[in-house]
Amino acid sequence: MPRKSSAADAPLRLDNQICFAVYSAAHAFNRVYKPLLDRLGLTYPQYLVMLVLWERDDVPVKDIGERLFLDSGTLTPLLKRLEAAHLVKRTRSSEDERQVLIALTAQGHALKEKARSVPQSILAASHCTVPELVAMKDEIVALRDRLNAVIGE
Amino acid sequence: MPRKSSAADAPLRLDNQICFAVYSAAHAFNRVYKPLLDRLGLTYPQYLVMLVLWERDDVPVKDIGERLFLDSGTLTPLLKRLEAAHLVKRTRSSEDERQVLIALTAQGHALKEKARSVPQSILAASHCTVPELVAMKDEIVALRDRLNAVIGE
DNA sequence: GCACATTCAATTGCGAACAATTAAATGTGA
DNA sequence: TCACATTTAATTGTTCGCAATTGAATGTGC
Repeated sequence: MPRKSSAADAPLRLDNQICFAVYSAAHAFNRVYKPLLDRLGLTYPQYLVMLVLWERDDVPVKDIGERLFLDSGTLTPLLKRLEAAHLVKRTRSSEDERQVLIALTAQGHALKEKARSVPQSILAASHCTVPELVAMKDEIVALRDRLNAVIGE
Repeated sequence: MPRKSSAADAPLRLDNQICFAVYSAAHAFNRVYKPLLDRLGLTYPQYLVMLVLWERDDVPVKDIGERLFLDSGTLTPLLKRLEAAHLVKRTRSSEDERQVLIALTAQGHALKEKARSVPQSILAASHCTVPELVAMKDEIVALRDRLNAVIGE
């Protein structure tokens, strides 16, 4: 017996899922970023870590993780790759030997200048105005924060 | 010389990146889905594939890939895991031997009933109304489609 | 009919992402 | 002080996600 589409199935239809909209948009962003970041020698998650470090240097792994919602299982190998690329240095904190502090190298600082053109390219690809993007961003962040609040409960 | 924060750095600040909003929201969704999908024995990408198949059965891998924006490098092993879990069957098409058709097993069909409670739980976790979520979804899909259009150019 | 291009899935290799565990350093209470 | 909990990275194992390649099947232009 062939199942016919029913109103009861609407909640399970792919195109009704906001999670899939977000999931597929994240992948679309990644694909747009790829050629831009290739020129910097970075992957997208590595770019995010560099954004954090360009704001503030010499921070423990944990701080980066809290900022990006990532744990050491993701960050440790990623940071080792950035170190291998001579963009960061990893040193144990002398005050607290548990912490590993991540500092930019000269190359890491210098890369910031090459990265300045990236946001502009993304803006162009989005075909949106800045106020539109800011409004969307704020909505998405608000949703994300509500979801993260549910996880902790 | 300590770098001080400047207006010129605004485009590179993490909190100004819509891509990071989307990226981190996708991960937040994943974490909310995880306990719900664990009960179904599915990962989130596997759940997406099942959503596609619950809409229409007996489709080639390529169709699933176009629907989810995923390629065979991702789907082939994922579908093999779904087959190992007795949720789908993979058979070469007789009309076109290049295609592999994915069909739901009885268990695969049955899982749909257990999945019906998932969207309701996600809605609750979002603390949004349905119209709000629909509006956000439509905006995000529109942005995604514009980004994907740029890639193909 | 035959060389050639195209399509489709599978494979390989690398980089995330995360759960779960481990180990070392630090903090706390009796 | 000393047993115990907590914090912090690192590690291991599984699953995505994608680029690049392979190989088989199909389509095409002459």
